[in-house]
Amino acid sequence: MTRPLRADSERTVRAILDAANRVLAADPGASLQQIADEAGVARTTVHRRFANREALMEALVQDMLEQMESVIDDSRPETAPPLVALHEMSAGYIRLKSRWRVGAVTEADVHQDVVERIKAKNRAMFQRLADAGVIAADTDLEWAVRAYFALLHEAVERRAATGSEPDTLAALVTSTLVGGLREPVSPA
Amino acid sequence: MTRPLRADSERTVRAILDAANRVLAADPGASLQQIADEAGVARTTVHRRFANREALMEALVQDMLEQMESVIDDSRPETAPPLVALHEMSAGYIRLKSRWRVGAVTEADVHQDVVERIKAKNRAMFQRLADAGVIAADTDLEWAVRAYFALLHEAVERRAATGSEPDTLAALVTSTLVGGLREPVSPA
DNA sequence: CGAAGTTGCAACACCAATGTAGCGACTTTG
DNA sequence: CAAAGTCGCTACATTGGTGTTGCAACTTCG
Repeated sequence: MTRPLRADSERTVRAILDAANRVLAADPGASLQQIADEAGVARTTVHRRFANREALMEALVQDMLEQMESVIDDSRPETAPPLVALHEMSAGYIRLKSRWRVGAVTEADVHQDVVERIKAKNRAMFQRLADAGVIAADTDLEWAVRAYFALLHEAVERRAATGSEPDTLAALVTSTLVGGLREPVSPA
Repeated sequence: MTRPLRADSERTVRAILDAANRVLAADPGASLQQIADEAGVARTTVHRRFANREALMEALVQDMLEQMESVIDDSRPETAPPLVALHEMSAGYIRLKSRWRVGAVTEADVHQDVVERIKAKNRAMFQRLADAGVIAADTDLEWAVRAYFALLHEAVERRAATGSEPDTLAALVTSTLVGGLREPVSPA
């Protein structure tokens, strides 16, 4: 719609979004000043790029959602064996360090389009898992997706705390989700 | 330590804490005004009872932790069969509608004592589950507890959305946690 | 009943965060 | 190289939340 940003602007915007992601994850009420500091940028520059705090938030959510979507696509959920795709997807999410919960973004937002796409893709992934017999055929897909993200979220926290490898944590999540705690953790 | 509160004061304090719990669950950055409104009380009264916002927070956390602890104790984790206790505990937590995740309160706080007790009790519960062979013997207890609360949290959200019975949701959580999605949901 | 304590209300001071504006210096782009 | 655009910085206006005080009306409790 608008013409592309100049190179330096684009760097700045990226720096701000990344900083905001980090800072707001730690404290959702953090000030724009804190975000600007983390981004190595003057506070006024943040205001130049994003009219409101709200505008920044929207852009941030949009950005995170897009990153999530590309994680999904990169895991080749349509072609790879379901369990492999699930593992790839988990590792990707964990690397993202995102503390956002897609499942929680239920509210009708400006982001409906992306959210709907992501939800559909997630649902499809679990549908494939069900079809392949990896999970029970009568699994409640809505619950499956929510449980999946809940576990992923814990895995991200654990990564921050222990510094485990994304792949290890992905295996843990997958194992817990599919087989429960009854079975010992086994690699994909 | 101090002499007991007068009857009306006690009512007020309870009203404020309950209101704060509701309001802050929806928006952690809510103002004291919003909390006062929800409690049906003047804002100045909130300040009279709690010197700071911080003091209110502390009292709130303390209160929530105590409620959690009594949920645990009510589930008779030492005497009841482990799976039954787990189910009881889950239903109790869901009823509490607590959006606080104990696992997340890692920071060294004024509440260490209660937090430590709760953590120990949770750990003990899962240890019993392991000893009874309900979950794998080599289960990482820390992970088990975190996964458990993550699923509980989702169950609470689901309750808000669908209005399911606490017992149904508890069964779902227990089943998912122990048996994973591979097996169909089965009653305790 | 009466003293002690509590509440609502109005008024006020204060501060941190937000948002705006202008200017000189620097960077990108054609 | 030059025009257009961007950034850092300083200064300022505004606002919403926080915390305080005083007083009249009401509640509790001995």
